[in-house]
Amino acid sequence: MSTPSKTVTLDSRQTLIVTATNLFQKQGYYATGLNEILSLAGLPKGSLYHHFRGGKVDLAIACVESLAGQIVLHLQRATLSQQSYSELISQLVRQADTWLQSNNWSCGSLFATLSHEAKPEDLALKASLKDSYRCIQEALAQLLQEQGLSESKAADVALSTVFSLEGALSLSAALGSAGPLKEAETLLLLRVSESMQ
Amino acid sequence: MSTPSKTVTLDSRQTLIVTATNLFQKQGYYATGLNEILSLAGLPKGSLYHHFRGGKVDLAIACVESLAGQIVLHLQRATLSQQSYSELISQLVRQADTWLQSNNWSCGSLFATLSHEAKPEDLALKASLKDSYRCIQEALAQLLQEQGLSESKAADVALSTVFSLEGALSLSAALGSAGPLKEAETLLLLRVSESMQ
DNA sequence: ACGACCAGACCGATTGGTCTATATTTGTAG
DNA sequence: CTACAAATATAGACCAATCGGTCTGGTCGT
Repeated sequence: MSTPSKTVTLDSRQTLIVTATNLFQKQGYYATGLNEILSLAGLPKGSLYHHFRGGKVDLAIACVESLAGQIVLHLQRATLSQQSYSELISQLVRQADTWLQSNNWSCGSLFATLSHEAKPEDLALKASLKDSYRCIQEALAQLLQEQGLSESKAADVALSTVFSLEGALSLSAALGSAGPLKEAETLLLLRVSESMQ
Repeated sequence: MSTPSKTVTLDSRQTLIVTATNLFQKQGYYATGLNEILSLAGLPKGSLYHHFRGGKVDLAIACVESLAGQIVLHLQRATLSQQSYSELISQLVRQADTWLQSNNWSCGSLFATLSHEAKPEDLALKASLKDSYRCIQEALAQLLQEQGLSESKAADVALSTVFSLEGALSLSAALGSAGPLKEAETLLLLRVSESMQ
């Protein structure tokens, strides 16, 4: 339909991004070797360096941008469909919960992982992470403004949302319990209700 | 005084822990090679494997336990000196802020970094991280109970505190701004005031 | 002389990355 | 439609560098 019937297999560039993202989330950046990614993706090394001139770092940046794009799109759709902030948070927490559970609590946020592992000289990677966080925060702020919050309050709550969920996700994985995620939900609902009063 | 005057230099085991902790916080676990740690510590490889039979992972575990011990001690002293929760949070945020700033926003929480990089089969490391988080949460809960919160509410607020600060620290580093940390402060003050009403 | 500790040469394995060769697709002129 | 060149993409052998880790001596204090 949408694809003009090229081959049965997915675009190999996309395959690399997906498998790399999964591995990075489960083991981190440096713990994941190129060979591991390639064998899992069923592709040779030549393909990787064809699609990603800069090698591993380029691939990581593509992963970040891809994921950020998906999240922003999700938030924009939620805004358009007038989904309430509380619903959104509950939904995200639920999704994160089942995701962690079905992966034996052995995975984490791609952004957080790469942020922690990026060396000071990895400027491009750091820039793309910063940008991703900024875009996500902005999309969230938009949704909050749509619900009556002032621009500055929306920005604050959006920021709180991002770091709370990141932190809760990380801690839930480390503790092997959904506790932190659930706590983050109540924390954020309290925060937004106070901002809307 | 406390040390029975052996040599002028610090205990080499402690030196290894300190330098490794610093490097792990700045670059992560896998990005930090043993040679980097050793050359910075001014010690040969023999010393490392004398003090840490299990090699790199053992060293990382020692770093985690050492840092966790310091934090718990700090919290216990705060409890004994009847420091208020709000004061404590403000102080921690201020400390984290200056620490990040003086390191060009290029460092993160040791616990978060190792949590993200630990492979599923690194059981001992994961266990020590889990334990550290648990101990810190308990120490915080104790402080909160001392200020009138019920046991269950204290546990909840303590948990919120841990993941919020972790998340805010991570995001502040990534964005190169103290914004997330400041937001975490107001978020947590709101949370605790609601719990004490 | 005996453990505790320092010192570093050495090792196999693995890393990210390069390079050349081969398919496969695409664009275009006859 | 065919022919053929250019671009795109697959394929994997190969490489220097680095990894964590082992091993053997030596040097202390007691």
